[in-house]
Amino acid sequence: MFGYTVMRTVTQVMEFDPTRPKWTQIADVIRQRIASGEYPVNRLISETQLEQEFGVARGTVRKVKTALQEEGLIVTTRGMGSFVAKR
Amino acid sequence: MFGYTVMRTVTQVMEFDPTRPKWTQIADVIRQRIASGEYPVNRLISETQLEQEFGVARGTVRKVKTALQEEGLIVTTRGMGSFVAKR
DNA sequence: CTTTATTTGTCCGTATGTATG
DNA sequence: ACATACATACGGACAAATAAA
Repeated sequence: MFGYTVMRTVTQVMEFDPTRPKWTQIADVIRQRIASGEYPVNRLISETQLEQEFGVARGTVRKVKTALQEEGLIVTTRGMGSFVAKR
Repeated sequence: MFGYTVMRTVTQVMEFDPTRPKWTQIADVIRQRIASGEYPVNRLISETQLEQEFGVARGTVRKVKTALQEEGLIVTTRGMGSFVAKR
């Protein structure tokens, strides 16, 4: 008896490989999420969200986004955000 | 004679401690105002108002608000504003 | 119903300073 | 010297939600 429930808050933090730039590793993760369907078409990918999730600065996030834009994986509209592109 | 009245407009500007980020100092002020009751529950705290009062850019104000939101001190709704939360 | 104003959300570009590899 | 990365800060633009006229 005296059963109880422990609410454990696990903050999932990305493990970075110190031998490669963070922005390339984050880009890899996003690519994988798009490929797997975890991020469906038109899903919003916002800068602040990425900053918080990966615990990096804006400049780093923007590097990720620039790369994904050039690959055509995301489409960005000012005032709206960045979204997973249709393939 | 020839008495007259001078209307002197004194613009009260916050004095910032250059050794600490502006946004933390502004957040301190807001927290204090909420605690003291100067900002009662449901009082609107708008971004433009804070910009003008403290003479800072919007991004700085938004950082303050993000912090206060995470602390549960204010509740924000797009199109309406940020309000002092019920405790 | 339409228009306007207010307010927040998001993105863009830039800049300074610090620190590390 | 250079690239990466963080933190702070400014100012601007456009989009979307809400409320008021």
